[in-house]
Amino acid sequence: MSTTNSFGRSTQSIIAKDICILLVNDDHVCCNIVSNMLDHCRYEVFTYEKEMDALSIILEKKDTLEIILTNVHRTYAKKFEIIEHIEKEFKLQIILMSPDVDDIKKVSEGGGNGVTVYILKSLSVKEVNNLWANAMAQEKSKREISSSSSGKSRVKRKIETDEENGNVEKKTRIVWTKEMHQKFLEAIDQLRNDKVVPKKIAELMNVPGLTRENVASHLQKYRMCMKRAQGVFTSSPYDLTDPFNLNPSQANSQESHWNPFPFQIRSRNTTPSLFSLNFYESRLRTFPDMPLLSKIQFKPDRSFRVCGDEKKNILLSIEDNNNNNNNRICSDSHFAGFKLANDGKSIQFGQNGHFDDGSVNKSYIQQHDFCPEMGNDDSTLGPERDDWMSSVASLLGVDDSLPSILTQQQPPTLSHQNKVAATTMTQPPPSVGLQWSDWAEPPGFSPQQPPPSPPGNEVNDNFEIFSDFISPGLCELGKGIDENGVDATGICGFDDLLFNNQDLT
DNA sequence: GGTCCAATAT
DNA sequence: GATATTGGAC
Repeated sequence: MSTTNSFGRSTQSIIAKDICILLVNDDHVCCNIVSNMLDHCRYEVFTYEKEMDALSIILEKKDTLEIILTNVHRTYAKKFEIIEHIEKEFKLQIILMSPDVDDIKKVSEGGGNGVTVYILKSLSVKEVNNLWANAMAQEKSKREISSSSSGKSRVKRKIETDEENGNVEKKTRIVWTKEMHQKFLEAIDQLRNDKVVPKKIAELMNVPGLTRENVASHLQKYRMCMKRAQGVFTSSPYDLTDPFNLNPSQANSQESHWNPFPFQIRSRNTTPSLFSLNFYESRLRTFPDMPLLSKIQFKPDRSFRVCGDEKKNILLSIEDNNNNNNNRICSDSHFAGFKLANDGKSIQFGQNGHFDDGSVNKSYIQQHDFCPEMGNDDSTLGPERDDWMSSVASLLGVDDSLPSILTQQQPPTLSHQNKVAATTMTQPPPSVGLQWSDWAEPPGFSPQQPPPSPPGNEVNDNFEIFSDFISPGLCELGKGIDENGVDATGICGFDDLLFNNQDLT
């Protein structure tokens, strides 16, 4: 070990009084920058010959070490062993750099093994300062005591020096990895009741080195993607009637007034489609209590209706295949719907209904990626994915030239619950993932007995779907008792509603 | 002066 | 195409 700032070695550790950055790097520009910082900040420098030596330094300095900074190129495998070890043992931030965006993508798609930030190209002085300041802040909150003022002022002084010198460095180009994007989405989700602005997102994400500008740029892309994704739902060749009530000739008509739907769309007379049931059947096969899904079938000519709202949510009524006597109101009816999810990159698909084993009213909800621009490619699903895509394409009435909107999926975060059981038993519903009740029980569905409001300030966004679809006056139609004498109030009134509105379609 | 946001540049 | 930068608006 040495205390000089000679940067001839390929791996070095830089340790300051308040913060320690382990630099595993042979990028000479980066080293020069850090060297420059050393001059200002009196770092101690530790060099070592082998990467395993870095581990011993970390072990020795684990109480002060904050950031691991390393290049990604060449010896991937070995470095990741170490990085993974560091992440598991010491819970340190790991920052990976590469001059090549493809390198970074390759690594991040491979899981990253605990890497928290990826940085393209060499570090700039500002970047290092950002990282440093961030680590300082974390360290400060960790200690929860003062005595950190000296370090903070030192960061400030450094930045001011840069500005005095007019040292305007080009910003490091960041790479939005899967993990960072996930944080981004979580931040947006947390802000759903608040104003979603770059600053707040950046704060919530709490990623070292990530600036408000970075987030603003990503947010801009996110919103564009969201807009495009929503447009897909209205670009289908369905017969749209008075979308958004923009037709002035109908704006004041009695019909459009009482019609609860902003618009209705009717399926074309295409060949009967199984929609995505092939997909679901294969997907749900691993869940033994769900075999009945295969008995639901769409028959586009008469047996299902598709409705949408101004938010481009789609709801379908489905008729049980074993009850296909006619098109009338049917207590065994099912429904399914899909909507653009809050993350802007997926759709939520749900269905529920009575099944002909007479026992339960089962509910399912799944979420699938469909906006590749904001997601990550998962093409491991093979034929299932194609089934899903083609069936949705068929439903939407678009052909195979369907834009790549429905080509991507993520492993299903599927949750399911037996609604009857959930209301009659004390056993709480599964807490993981989306709950069907989020989707299926709009407020005001039973006007006399409104469902309890969600705890805290949580908002059930899925309420919107059914409050859009079902007018308050018609909600009562959904009431019923199943053959076990259990109140089967659900969403089954939807068929009645469609039936009543049939002449409007 | 800070922030947002859409347009524009790289 | 993805991200950074710019410039007007608030």
